[in-house]
Amino acid sequence: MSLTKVAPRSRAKAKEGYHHGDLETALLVHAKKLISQNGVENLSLRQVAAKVGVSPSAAYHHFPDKDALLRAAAKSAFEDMAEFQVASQQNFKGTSALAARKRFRALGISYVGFAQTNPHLFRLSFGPYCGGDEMARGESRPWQLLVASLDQLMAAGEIHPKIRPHAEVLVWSAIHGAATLILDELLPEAALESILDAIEISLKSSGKVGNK
Amino acid sequence: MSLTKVAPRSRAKAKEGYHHGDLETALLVHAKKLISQNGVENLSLRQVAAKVGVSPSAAYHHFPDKDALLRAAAKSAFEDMAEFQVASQQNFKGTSALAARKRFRALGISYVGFAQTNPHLFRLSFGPYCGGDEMARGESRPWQLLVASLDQLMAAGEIHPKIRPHAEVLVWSAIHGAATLILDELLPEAALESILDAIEISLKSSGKVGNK
DNA sequence: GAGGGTATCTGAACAATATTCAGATTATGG
DNA sequence: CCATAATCTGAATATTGTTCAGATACCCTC
Repeated sequence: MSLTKVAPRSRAKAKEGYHHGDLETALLVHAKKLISQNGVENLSLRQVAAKVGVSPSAAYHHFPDKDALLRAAAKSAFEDMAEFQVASQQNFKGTSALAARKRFRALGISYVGFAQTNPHLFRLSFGPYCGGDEMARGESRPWQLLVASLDQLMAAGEIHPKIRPHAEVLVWSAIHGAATLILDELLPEAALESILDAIEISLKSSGKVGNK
Repeated sequence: MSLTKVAPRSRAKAKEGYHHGDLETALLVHAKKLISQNGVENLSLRQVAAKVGVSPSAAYHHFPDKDALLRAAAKSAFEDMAEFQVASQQNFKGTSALAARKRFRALGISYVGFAQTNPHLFRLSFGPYCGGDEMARGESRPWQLLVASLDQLMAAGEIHPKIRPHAEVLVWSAIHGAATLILDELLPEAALESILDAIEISLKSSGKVGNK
């Protein structure tokens, strides 16, 4: 299932011959490539097989059906986003509160940036083909990145202790919602900055509001 | 395009005979019914036509292609959600700050509640078949409901004037993100309450946080 | 290093699908 | 009342997911 899996006999690069070498990852790579161009709803197994240069039925020796391939592609795309996010944070180092806040914002901006750069892959990662159990909360890279960033923000005194336990869900919800609504053209791209501001405010405040 | 469109010769109820009477809405209704059962990705035009009791090609006299039917269904489902939300607010009347806040929370809870009750329809409303221009921000019912609720909250003194302009995008993003992440089982259902609390805090505070 | 077993790939087949089109049927307007 | 337009049918086509028998290459054992 791993993308870096080594083919038997280490022939991962053999593109000629009856046996492909590493069809599983080749199918995944080309599936993602085609999806990022045309969207999941317009992807066919036969297209992927043709791109890889293999018979349509060959795929069934590596994935039980099309849905399994799509689920694997969704999981892979999810990790692509994590890489994209990691790269965006390299520019802001240090332990100061300002650096922590800049990294935090970069994390959110890169989340939405990935969605805008690869809309079809972003939509693939969530929705019907979302891994569910496998990439459950706590296990996924994006979630770990978020936890780490919030820990740094907390250490820098930018989060009120009382709401720290609820910080992850709030931030992820707001950023994810912004990303999808911007993709659907229901919100303008500029909305992201307002949302990030509001999140920072909410994180810093005490966590109690008027009587219910 | 309207759901309540009256058929020519007012024969909307005629189910017998060569002509159907109001095929367009019948297709929409049954499409939504099938989608809510099996999801968009498992819907076929022929299924819908069969349910309605009509030939597959008949649909092409009312929708240019399958995508057009799905887009119309998405738009219709979006308005279904608005109805669901309106119903949820009937229990909390009055102009007090407490009533306004209860209505506000009911609006968010019903948004997520609709997503959980009709996951397939909720996913249909957004994503690839989202109306885009037609149901652009400002025009859609859910957006209008949100604006109205925030106006009431503002009048009750529960929103700081400085962040009132950014309130809609923040709230919609956070609630929409929560709904989709809960659907994907990436967040627990209980996260919604934390998010609503955090939103209320953010709305009431002044809108400025430490130096950048 | 030779041979058998196994994993992998092909090619043909099948049912279901979206879409088109000629023709049949009904409604509508003059 | 009749002609024209709107609506529906039925058949046809190309593409799809999936299965399966058979061909091919790899790997392990002897």
